[in-house]
Amino acid sequence: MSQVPSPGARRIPDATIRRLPAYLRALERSSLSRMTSGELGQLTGFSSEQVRKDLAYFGAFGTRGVGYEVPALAREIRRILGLDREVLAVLVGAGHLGTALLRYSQFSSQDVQVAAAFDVDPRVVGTTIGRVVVEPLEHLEERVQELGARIGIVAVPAGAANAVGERLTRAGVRAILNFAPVTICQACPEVVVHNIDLALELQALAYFVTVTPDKSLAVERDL
Amino acid sequence: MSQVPSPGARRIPDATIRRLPAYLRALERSSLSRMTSGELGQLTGFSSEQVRKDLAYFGAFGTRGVGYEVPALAREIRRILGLDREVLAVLVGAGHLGTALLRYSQFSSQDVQVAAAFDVDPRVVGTTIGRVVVEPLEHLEERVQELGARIGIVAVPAGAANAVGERLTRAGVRAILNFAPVTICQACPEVVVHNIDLALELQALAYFVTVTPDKSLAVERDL
DNA sequence: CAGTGTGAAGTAATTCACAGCG
DNA sequence: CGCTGTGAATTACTTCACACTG
Repeated sequence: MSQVPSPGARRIPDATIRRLPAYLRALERSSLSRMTSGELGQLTGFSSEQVRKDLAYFGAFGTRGVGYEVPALAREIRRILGLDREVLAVLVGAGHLGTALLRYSQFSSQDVQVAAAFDVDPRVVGTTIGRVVVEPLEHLEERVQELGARIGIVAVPAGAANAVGERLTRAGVRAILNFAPVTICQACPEVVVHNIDLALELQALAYFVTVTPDKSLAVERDL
Repeated sequence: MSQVPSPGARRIPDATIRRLPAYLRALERSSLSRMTSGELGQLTGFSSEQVRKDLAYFGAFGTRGVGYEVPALAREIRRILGLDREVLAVLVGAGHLGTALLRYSQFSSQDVQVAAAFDVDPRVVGTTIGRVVVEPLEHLEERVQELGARIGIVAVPAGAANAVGERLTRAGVRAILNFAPVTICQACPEVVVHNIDLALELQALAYFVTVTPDKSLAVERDL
């Protein structure tokens, strides 16, 4: 549903792309020099076949009978995800959630750097949160272009989210992580939007606590 | 993958459950008294057939040729999700992220109430964040049982997350929303774990900004 | 006759099963 | 021999197409 079925290159399942960062993290944390698909699956919660199939979409990185070289595979995954180049993001909305994201060191890693933050509130503009100084919202377009930022993070109230999404898109952002509880950029086919909707997530969990009164085999699921 | 294939009741796709809260929100926000599946789909970003099929798993709530009664359908969905009863959650970890979640009013709605919060840091224990007073971590089991809380929210550092997850599970929680960047409760089949991993989400977006240099039709996707 | 409800068809993702290779 | 890589089988999910009904 996501990529053009361009001839030549096989289309990569979306689900595969979402698992790659988990594999990468497990590899980076490991002190082993080699790992089998079974071990990598164990660490990430996926089956060994799943791991092998995901990786096989991009090439043959393993050694039969042995497994995968940890540093080499990590490098490959970083390349596949585009993390071998610098990837810059900007965050809009330095409220409670935006502030928490900026302070969460894991979030702005060396892989994807949150390089600027914006807010409308003059009381937070100018303050330093994490590694960035909050700038006024008017600077958004100028700074996105200046930085060459390709990812936008929307952490503004619902009413402002769509306008912010469209401004980010027009400024050149190609992907948006949206925390606002509304659909944004419905009319922007050139940008990929992933939504993280915390309230919806909680409500979905309510279903599982009511519907699972017996010992039915419950399951771990991501995102 | 989620429910026991119990005879009689058709198994509900997991994807359906995750869309129901979005439908519910759209219905609750609307001032219309009736809505068609097309309108509801427009508001939530899904197709009309998808909406109809999702709802049809649980019964025939619409009127042919007309659509759905908004308040009645909202009530049905709330019942399906188990939101017609009080659903209580507890949050563990009142750091930056936990604090942001507690202050985010949408997160603790009348539907799912975050009724208690815990932390190890004596400096935050006793402070009021949002509507709750932060309690010492030792109170966790006692308070979960006392409240009858069935959902746990894990917002502690990676190193502490698995232990917290297991304590929540042993205390009686049936579902966990995990924000820690680690796999938790692998050995707890009786609890449903949903993971929200902010860093992985950003890394996955990196793929879409590199792989979409042409005007391939990009797509909005949830969670 | 407009829009629901639903089998059937189609598509996507996962799991199986095993050949192939180091 | 063990583990990878991969077609084939299976399962899950979505879209189509249309009968049905208020």
